[in-house]
Amino acid sequence: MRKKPQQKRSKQLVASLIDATAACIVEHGLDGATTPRIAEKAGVSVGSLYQYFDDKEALIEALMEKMAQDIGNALNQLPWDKSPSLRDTVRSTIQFGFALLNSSDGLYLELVRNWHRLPTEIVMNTLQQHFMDISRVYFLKNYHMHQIEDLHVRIFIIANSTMFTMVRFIAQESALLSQEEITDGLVNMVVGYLELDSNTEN
Amino acid sequence: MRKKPQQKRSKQLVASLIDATAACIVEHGLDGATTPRIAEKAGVSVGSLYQYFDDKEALIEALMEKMAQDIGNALNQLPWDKSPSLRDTVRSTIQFGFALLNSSDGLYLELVRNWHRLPTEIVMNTLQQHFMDISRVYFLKNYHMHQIEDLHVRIFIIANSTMFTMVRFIAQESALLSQEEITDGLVNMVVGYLELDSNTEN
Amino acid sequence: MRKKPQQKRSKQLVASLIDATAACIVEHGLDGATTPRIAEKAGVSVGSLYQYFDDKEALIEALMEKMAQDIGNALNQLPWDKSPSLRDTVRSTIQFGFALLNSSDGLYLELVRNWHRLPTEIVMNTLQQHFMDISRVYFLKNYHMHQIEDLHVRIFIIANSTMFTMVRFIAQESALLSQEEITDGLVNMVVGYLELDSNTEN
Amino acid sequence: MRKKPQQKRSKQLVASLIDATAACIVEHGLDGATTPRIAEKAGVSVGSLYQYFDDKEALIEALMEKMAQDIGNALNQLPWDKSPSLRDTVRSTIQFGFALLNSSDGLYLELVRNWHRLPTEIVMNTLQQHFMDISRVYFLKNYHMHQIEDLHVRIFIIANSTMFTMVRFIAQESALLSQEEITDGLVNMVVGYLELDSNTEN
DNA sequence: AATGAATGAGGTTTCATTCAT
DNA sequence: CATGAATGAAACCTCATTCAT
Repeated sequence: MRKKPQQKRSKQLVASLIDATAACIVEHGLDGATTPRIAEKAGVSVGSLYQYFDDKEALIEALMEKMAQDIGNALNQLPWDKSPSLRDTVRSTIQFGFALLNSSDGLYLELVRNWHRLPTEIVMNTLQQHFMDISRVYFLKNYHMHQIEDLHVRIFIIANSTMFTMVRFIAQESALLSQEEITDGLVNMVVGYLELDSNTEN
Repeated sequence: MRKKPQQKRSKQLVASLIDATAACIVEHGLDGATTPRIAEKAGVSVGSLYQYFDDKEALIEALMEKMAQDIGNALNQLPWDKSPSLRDTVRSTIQFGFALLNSSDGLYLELVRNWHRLPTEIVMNTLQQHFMDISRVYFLKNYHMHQIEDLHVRIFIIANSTMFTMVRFIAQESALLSQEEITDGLVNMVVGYLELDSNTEN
Repeated sequence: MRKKPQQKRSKQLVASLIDATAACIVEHGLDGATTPRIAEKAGVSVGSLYQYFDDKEALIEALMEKMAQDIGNALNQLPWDKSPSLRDTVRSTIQFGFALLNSSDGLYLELVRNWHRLPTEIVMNTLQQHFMDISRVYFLKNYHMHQIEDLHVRIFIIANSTMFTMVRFIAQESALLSQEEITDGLVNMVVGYLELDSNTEN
Repeated sequence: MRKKPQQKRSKQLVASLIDATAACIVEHGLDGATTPRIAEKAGVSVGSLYQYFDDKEALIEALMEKMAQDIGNALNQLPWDKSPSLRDTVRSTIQFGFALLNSSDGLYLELVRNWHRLPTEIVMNTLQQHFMDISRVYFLKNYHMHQIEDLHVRIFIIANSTMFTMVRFIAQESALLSQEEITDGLVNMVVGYLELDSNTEN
């Protein structure tokens, strides 16, 4: 960020620029989110945009950071404490994922679709860290297992598998598959995989 | 496609344009594959390109079609007939996937990364159809199950999960995960999921 | 140059773009020679400019090369062969320099003024090489000296001294000095310096 | 200048803005010395800059004036009074010039490089006046010549010749010429020229 | 007086597409 | 049919200057 916002107004502008970026992505897609459009949507001139962000890239990064925070917050709101079954936990998480992808007029959907062109490490780290944490707690509490050896591998696989499968499902629009079916399928797959004893199979 | 090439020369031209497209994507990335560059690489003028393809889009579509065919062919070369275990079959398929993604100097990797910006239905359908077929045969032969009710759901989930997990793995480059670990993990997950009795769990 | 001009028309365009650059520099100064203006003056679109030149920089470089050639040609037209005195040779060269700087509506003047922001090596090399050659010939013929030890130093000093003094004279516009006075002074200085025996003084 | 600073604080501000300008030129080059950067470096707001200077131009002018003063002062510090030989005087002056150009982290070098884009009359006048003065004194004292007719021409030529030759030497960086060689050459040329009897040659 | 957020014209560059030859 | 020169809208970004606070 080129200039640290020192006045209230500045902070608002920074926020509104990030929001405008999100809005443009929703409205015109990632490639259609051009600096002139973003500035216009935020109600300022292009120059102002560049007072607060070095780059278009920096703007996008800020959006990703905001996303990571929002997602982190939302995840923490979920009722993990009630210690439900693994199955239920996984199901709620997936449902949460679907809700997220369908929220904000498809903003998250478009962002995940363009995953590799975006600085997504921040978000991915947030997600993986979160899943690592609840997984560890879960296994400790319920199975008295202190550690699943390859937990990081499983989390990586599960996070990516579910995320992109959901995105692909939403994107394809055909009526051949229902969201319920996908959810059930993912739950089954994930639970099955997580409950595998890591020593049984090679 | 503006005109169906009916003469030998035309077909060669079309093919070489598609190849040039692939080469440009490999060399400069999807965004760097511009029409002038493609034409140059194919050794023809831009004008000629537009004689055979309405659009850049049409050109890309043709490339995707060719890819679908190539992948289909490659898949059919794999030795499904020897009826190995499910686990072995899945493992070979995933290894095949990794090989594919790493082949052609990263062409497939770049394409999968940009999945949603490309007309990928053709490829995805090919893949899903293929997996459907071998799965059906497999289950029939080995488990005497005539049909797994939700096979299409499972295939959809598995295909997307494995594909994008592999891509994400290749893309991230960190040494925290090895390709073997990912392969093993995916195999475990997929086999576990496929062997689930569809009536057991909801 | 991005594309080698293969047709007659292209070569003309390249030439006219270089000319337009010169014209813009004359009209608006080096900083005012913008790509839109150049394209417009050449009667083409900006796009065309970039078909033939990678960069604005490349365009400027082409102009400098043309200058170097023109100057080289002009220098070769001068009647060196008549073996006049050193003084006369120097005087004609300086007069030639003044003529050059005042020609083309001040193009050369503006270019020399912006010397350090331009890729002037080409031009400078041309000039220095030329002066080296005629100096060597001159001293050989007239003084039977095979080599003045520090000739390259002398040429460097003389070339820069005369060139920038002339430019500064033209630029300052005051009536306190006449071009004749400057010419005489430069001639005296240069001849005196060239005729110095390199071993006399340290 | 919009307003003459009559209070201490104002004078300090003006001075610090000028210093900041110099610092920015050193750090980012003449083109990189933007008004926001200058204001920031001076620790004030852009608005304040424009309270004390009408223009960026005015700011630069002020810098040039300060430079002229500084150079004048420095020149006056030099030990002209010890009446050494002309050769030694010239040599020290040129060495002084090199020292100046290499001082202040290259500030003077950058300014001389951009000579014609800057309001340099003030500086040039200072220099010429200075050289005129010491030359007159010198010739009077040593040669009992009351006046060299064309002294102003000689000074003009010498000042410009040496200054730009030195700058060009520093700028070119090639190892073909050493600073000593250039210094010796310039000394020889200048001394030779100054000692010329103005009536001998035409 | 001082601030610094805001401006916006204008700069360089790209690229899918057309059309005269 | 083939060519490739030409287009031009539109992208990103900069910076001297103003003006409401």
